[in-house]
Parts: sequence; C-alpha cells; structure tokens
Amino acid sequence: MKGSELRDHIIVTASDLFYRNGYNSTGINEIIQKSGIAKATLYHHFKSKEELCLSYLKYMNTKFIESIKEYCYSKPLTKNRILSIFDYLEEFFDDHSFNGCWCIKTVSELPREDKKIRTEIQLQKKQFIELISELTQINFKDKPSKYKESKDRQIYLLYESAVGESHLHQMNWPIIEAKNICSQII
Amino acid sequence: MKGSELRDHIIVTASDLFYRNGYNSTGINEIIQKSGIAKATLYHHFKSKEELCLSYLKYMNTKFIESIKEYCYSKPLTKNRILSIFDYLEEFFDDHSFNGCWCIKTVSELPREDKKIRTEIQLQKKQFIELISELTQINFKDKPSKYKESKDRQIYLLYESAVGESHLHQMNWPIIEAKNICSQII
DNA sequence: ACACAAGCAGACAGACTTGTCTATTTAGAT
DNA sequence: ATCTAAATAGACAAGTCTGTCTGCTTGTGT
Repeated sequence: MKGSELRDHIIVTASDLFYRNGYNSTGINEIIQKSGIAKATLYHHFKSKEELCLSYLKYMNTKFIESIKEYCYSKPLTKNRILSIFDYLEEFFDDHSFNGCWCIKTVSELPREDKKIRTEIQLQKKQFIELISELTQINFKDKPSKYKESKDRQIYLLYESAVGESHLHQMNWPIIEAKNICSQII
Repeated sequence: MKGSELRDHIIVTASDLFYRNGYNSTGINEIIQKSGIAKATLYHHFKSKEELCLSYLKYMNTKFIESIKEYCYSKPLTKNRILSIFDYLEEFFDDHSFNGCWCIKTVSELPREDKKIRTEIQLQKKQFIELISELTQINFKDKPSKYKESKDRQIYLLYESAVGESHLHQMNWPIIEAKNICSQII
C-alpha cells in the first residue's frame, strides 16, 4: 500500500470505530490493531489522536455530502425535491451502520475549549445548509432572499432533529414527522 | 448535613460537573473534591459512577420539567400557549449554564449497550412529549386523536432541534426559527 | 548496489481512571 | 454513657489511556 493509500486506510478504519463506538471509547491501540499497522506508523501520518479525529469528521462529511447530493439531484427539479433529503435519511436509517450525527456525538465528547473541532463542525453544518439552499432554488422564488434564508434554516432544523431523534428513539417516526412538517412549510 | 441531604448535595455537584464538562471527562476524584466529601462516602451513597449518572439524569429532568411547567402554565390558556416552550428555552439559552441537552450529550458518550441509561432517557423524552400534549390540550380539538398525537410529536421535534442547534451554533436563531415553524403548524 | 524513507513489533513512560480498603473520628439514638 | 452508623483521609490495586522510543525489516529510486 502506498503512503497516501495507507493514510486513507487508517482514516476509514478509525472513522468506522469512532462513529460506531465513540471517540473516547476508541483507543489508539484498537485503531492500529484493526488497521493492521504499527503504532509508529499511525503517529507518522497523524501527529495526535485529535488530528485523526479531524480527519474522521472531514471524511464522514465528504462521504455524506457527495452521497446525498447524488441522491437528491437525481430527483426531478420540482418544489418537492427538497423532500428527498428525508427519503435519503430513511434509507440511511435502515442501514445497519446508522448511528446518529457524528458531529453531535463528537462535540458531546469533547471539552468546550476544543475550538478546532467545533469550528470544523460548524463549517460542515453551514455547508449542509448551503446544499439545502441549492435544493430549494426554485422554492420561494417570488419571496425576498431573507425569507428563503429563513426557510432553508427551518428545513435544516427539521433534518437535524430527524437524524438525532430517530437515532435516540430507534424509530423512524421522527423522519416521517419532520418530512411532514417540511412539506407543510415549503 | 443529614444523610439524604448529603446525597442530594453530591448529586447537585456531580450534575453541574457532568453537564458542564461531560460525563467521561468528569472523574470521581473531581466530584469528591468539589463536593468536599471522602471517596468512601460517595461509594456509600452510590454503588458506581453509572448509578450517579442515572441520578444526574433524573435530577436534571425533574428540575427541567418542574421549571418549564411552572413557566408555561403561567401563560394564558390559548392555542398559542404551546409557543411559550420556546420562550422558556430562550431564557435558558441566555443563562450561562446552558449547555445543550443532557440526554443527547450523555447518550453520545456511552456505549450502545448501556440499556439502563438509554431507557431512562427515552422515558424522559416521552415525559416531555406528554407535557407538550397537556399544553396543546385545546389545540386540534376537532381533529382525531391520531392527528393530535402527530402534532405533539412534531412540536417535540422542533423543540429538540432548537435546543441542540442553538447549542451547536452558539446562536439563538434555531430557537426563533423553530418557534416560527411551530406557530405555522398549530 | 546502495541509500533512505517507511513500514514493522512492542516495550515503556507518565498520567490518568474507577473502585476497594484500612484506620480513625465524629455524631446521634437509646 | 455507650453503641452504632456514617463520615473522614488517603493509600492502593488494577486497569486504562496517549504518545515516544528503540531496533529491525522491507521496498523503492537513483
């Protein structure tokens, strides 16, 4: 395996463990064992566990944004296209790997002072709101841009609660209800 | 201090630390130091840290339910009374002690196997939905009970996202937008 | 062919963690 | 006044964790 491939391999392995079992509960030793690499190799590629955490968050976000974009853009360009984000979520929920929002999970585990992680997460959320904004490009056309901005944020809130609450209750009604609300406000 | 008073004192101190700094980041030694008690005393009242965690969650929930009930029931019994839950949240958000949802935070830190904690948290959320249901008793009166149940859940989702996202972004727009949606759907 | 970078295994330091235990003192009830 | 239950301080066990370091092996580019 080439250097950069190995680095990616470590990120994928670590991400799986972090997302499944939590950041603090996943030790460096577990990561190197599952990756099949030496400890020195890990610290050759990442200067600390925190740096690996940042890579984990970025990896999850990239994968998510690409995949939800592909899903939603395949739907017809109507005012209802935005609703497909909830259909996407339902598929993700049914997937065995679903374990809630990695951002919320990670932020909950880290001390408030950790600015690097918090900044990355806020960035990811902004990026997601941006995606929603693209998906609603034909909604709210005759309204002022302030209005659209507000609506996009509302849809964002609905999606976020659908993720968190479906995970918490281990049921899909939050996704269905959030979609219901969304269809009412668009 | 009497036995039960001391027990409560420990819970209050531990709750403050758990909520502020996180469950895993708060050590037993820190709790006993801040409480001004001996370690053996703590383990006399709680058989493990997990039991203390359960007491923490129950304490937070009791305080919350009592306080939001008092706030909302003081508002006039109109269809808009339910909106006061967001006003309550705004006041809580402005408070320096606000640190998001203790349930979500705690669940994020614990392994998925921990059924005791998860059960308690799901119970608390059901209790909160019940409170919402009481506050909307005059809304949706002429609709089937299934409809009201659905609406109550939707309002619950809005509140939850308002808590989580205002905390994440360190801004109050999620509370305002959630309230906006709520006033649209009631 | 040789050098250098990157991989390997794993010991180790040092600092944490929860929970137990001993030994002593305090305080309230009979 | 005496007895019991509950408080105290803090050492300790047994384990966790991250990150460093040594010594050795492998593979690639020139």
